[in-house]
Amino acid sequence: MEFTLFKDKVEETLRTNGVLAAFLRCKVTYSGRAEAELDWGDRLVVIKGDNTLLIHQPINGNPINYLRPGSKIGFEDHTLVASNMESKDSIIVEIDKVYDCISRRLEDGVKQILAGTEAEMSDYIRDNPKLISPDFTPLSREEHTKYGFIDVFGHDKTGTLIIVECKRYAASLDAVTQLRRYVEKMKELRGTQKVSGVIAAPKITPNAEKMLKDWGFRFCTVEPPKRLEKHKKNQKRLGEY
Amino acid sequence: MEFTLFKDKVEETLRTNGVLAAFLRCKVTYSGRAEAELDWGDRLVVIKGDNTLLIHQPINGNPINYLRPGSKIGFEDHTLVASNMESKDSIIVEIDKVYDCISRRLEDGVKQILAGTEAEMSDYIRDNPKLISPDFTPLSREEHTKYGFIDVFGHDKTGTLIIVECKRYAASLDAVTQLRRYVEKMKELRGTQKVSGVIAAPKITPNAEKMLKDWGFRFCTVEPPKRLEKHKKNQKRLGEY
DNA sequence: TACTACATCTCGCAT
DNA sequence: ATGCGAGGTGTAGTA
Repeated sequence: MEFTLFKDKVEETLRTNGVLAAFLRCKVTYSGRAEAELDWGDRLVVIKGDNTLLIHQPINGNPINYLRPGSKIGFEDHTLVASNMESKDSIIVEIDKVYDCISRRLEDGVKQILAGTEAEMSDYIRDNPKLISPDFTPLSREEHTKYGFIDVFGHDKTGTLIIVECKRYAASLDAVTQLRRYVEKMKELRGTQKVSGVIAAPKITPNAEKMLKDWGFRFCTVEPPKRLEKHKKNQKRLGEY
Repeated sequence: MEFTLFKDKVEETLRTNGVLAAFLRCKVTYSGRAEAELDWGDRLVVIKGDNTLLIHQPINGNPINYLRPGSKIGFEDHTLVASNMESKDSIIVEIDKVYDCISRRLEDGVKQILAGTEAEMSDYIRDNPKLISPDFTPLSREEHTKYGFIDVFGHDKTGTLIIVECKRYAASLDAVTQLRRYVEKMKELRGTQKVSGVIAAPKITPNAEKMLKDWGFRFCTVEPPKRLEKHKKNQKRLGEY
């Protein structure tokens, strides 16, 4: 494809807040939060309606280079120059060949509905407190305190405060240190030693479990709700096992 | 564009490990680690050479839906069905219209050269130990120990061990808890209390600073270096493997 | 393969 | 604006 035609398409896309996808042979230089250089090769370059810039290599899920929404995008001869004020970074795309290019205004204001998050997991625990212990009484969940964001908070029948940290996957060292921070802050705040910590997750890594025990915390096996509900059906549709 | 032509293009792309980008009006259902549904709208759908699937709305940098590399991708009537064994999730794209589509084999085996990472920051500190204290002697950096991954490790002239945790941006509570874990493990391992912790970062959040002081650690203002030129030279010196 | 920590993380929420 | 934590986080490196 002619470079001038490509340039026109890009400029029209920018004017109309459309979306453009192009296959280019190019060289990319990034500068900002870090510095990066990507030598000549074939890539998929995408400009989106909010002036997001994405540069994808032919493999891997993530863009090899990108600028956030709200970037300034323009040309300097055969070079695409883009920069973002807010994130203080910029990308230069030197263009050797334009293989192909499509551009269009896309109409889509739909938001995705998502289920099976950690928030739902803490809901689930609040509604099923026996998962933690027979006498666990939840008081709050998803609470932003000065001392941290506590997933589920409550007490048992002896009045011991209980802080529950949920993880959707294997709880790691990080999860345990996080819990510890909350427990210590709570002890400090309430002036009591009667605060106990619980990790609720489908599993826990060995190191994390050791650390958990060292600090007198407890692990509680809880499966996050709504996982893999439809996945198996879809696999069948593909005729695949 | 005719749906059958689109289908042919997708199948050819999959056969040849090419890259395909298409503008579709579609509805997307995700199932796996969570469950998600995205109602009808116009999107950019990308299939990459390693069978990565990306679905982009016209705005925002990240794909609204995706499957990791190595997915199985196929059709069932007017529906694109994709599933990934490894990550145990799947996507269904019901297709109403195909607006436009490009597909091509892209040649690109180039790796990006990146500078200004946390690893380089720890190099920088090792090479400029006075940034930490006048008598800091580094012994190792980026060391994987049983007790954690320590950015820079050394001692001062009194023999006190020093653990340095680097952050490229403002150090947060997480950074401090991480440091604390390393310091405590080191004390336990060496059977000494003479272990001191240092956060090296351009800045630190107020809460993190308070916690740092509570624990007798120290903050050290260090700007992350941007050393692309040096990195390039080093790569050359290494002779490119 | 599992575990750990970084990331040009991104994103949303609360202060 | 900043702080804080989740994320369908992804990715690299190591045991």
